[in-house]
Amino acid sequence: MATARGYHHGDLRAALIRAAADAVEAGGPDAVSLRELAQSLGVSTAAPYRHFADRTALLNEVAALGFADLNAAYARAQAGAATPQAAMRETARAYLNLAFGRPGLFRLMFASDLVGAADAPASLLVPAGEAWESLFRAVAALDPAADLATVKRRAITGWSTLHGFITLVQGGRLKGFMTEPLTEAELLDAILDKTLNEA
Amino acid sequence: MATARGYHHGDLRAALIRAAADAVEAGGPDAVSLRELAQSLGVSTAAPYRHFADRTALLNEVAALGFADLNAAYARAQAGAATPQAAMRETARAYLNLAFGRPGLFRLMFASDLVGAADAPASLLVPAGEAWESLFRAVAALDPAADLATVKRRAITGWSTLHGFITLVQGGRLKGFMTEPLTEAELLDAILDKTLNEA
DNA sequence: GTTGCAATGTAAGTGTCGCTTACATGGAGA
DNA sequence: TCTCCATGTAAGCGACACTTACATTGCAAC
Repeated sequence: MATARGYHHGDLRAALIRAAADAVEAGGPDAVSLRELAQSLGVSTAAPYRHFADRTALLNEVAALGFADLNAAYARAQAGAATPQAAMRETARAYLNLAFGRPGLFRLMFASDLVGAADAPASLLVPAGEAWESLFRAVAALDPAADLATVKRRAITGWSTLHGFITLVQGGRLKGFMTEPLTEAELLDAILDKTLNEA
Repeated sequence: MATARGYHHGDLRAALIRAAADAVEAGGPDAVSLRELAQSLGVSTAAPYRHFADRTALLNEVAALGFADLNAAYARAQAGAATPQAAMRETARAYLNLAFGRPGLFRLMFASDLVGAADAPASLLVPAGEAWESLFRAVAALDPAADLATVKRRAITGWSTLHGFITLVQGGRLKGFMTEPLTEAELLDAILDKTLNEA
């Protein structure tokens, strides 16, 4: 991989994914331009289409890598926890870390239509589904006696609270409301407590 | 207004806002093309720029009308309720009605960057701020003894849960998870109960 | 009424975008 | 060594947001 760049690039596919991930992080999903990526990598504007059917296919790949990262973080969180409660808390923190640590990637994964698209490829749906199942298992472990519907309700409600908070904060909706007597960290703790204490 | 369309349109500005609102509802914020709107209204592609500085300015106007509608619905909900609990419940339902009844508009108002933008105009920020304050008042009325930070925390947490649930459902993230032993209606009730019962 | 002007329209053009088509190159296997 | 095919390029299409220079017209002052 990566020759001194003659006619052939060497590993254009991987380079495109890397560059696209950088662009997503810098300016969100809409900031990814195939022409721009191609130019920055020193290839023609048509070259990316040898590796990806269209812009969406490239973004799908970036999002899939994001879900792979998230799943790995979930696994670490749950493996290193002493109790189901600690595992749940660390799982939620992993989600928050991704959201606030790599907001561009998070938006691509959760705020775009990629996963919800009717023609979403398995390479994206599978890791996205694994993330949900991992979260579900963490909730189920909190209360082994709970039936399926209860666990689902708890998982969906908790996920909704976390996700909604992230979305509102990143959309700038809470500016000026979290400052005075209430910090973001306090809110996060309150939300985590609430998510945990409902079991 | 609205002559038989000679050289001048009559009320192009209002027609553009209406057409843009329809387009937003049909395909989301990204589906609005100024060229397309202009063509459908029978004017040149440059005409819209006599009334809106750019595409974002037009979308801001549509979103502002959406917030005006939401505020009116909030006011109705709170005026017609016998107790603070009922008022809160109806307020939340008004939010849900907008989200699921007019999802395209909802996405424009809450999932786009318009309100969060650094250069968002007052014509948008004012009604958006009113919506938040209306929600805040409804939460505060549930428990007059609660201090400011507590009310804020409850309002933000409850809003987050509602908003996150809507976002996840509309993003297709819960497909196949809400079907079997758990319907969407049950979940909504559970979420409303949870939002109410924390006071 | 006539006239002047500002509001509101148009035609044409710029630069960017995603994507396609036809052709060029060269590395890997027979 | 030769050939094939993956991978690259050049050129172009249509759509997009937006700009500029010019055309039309309703309205208000006279």
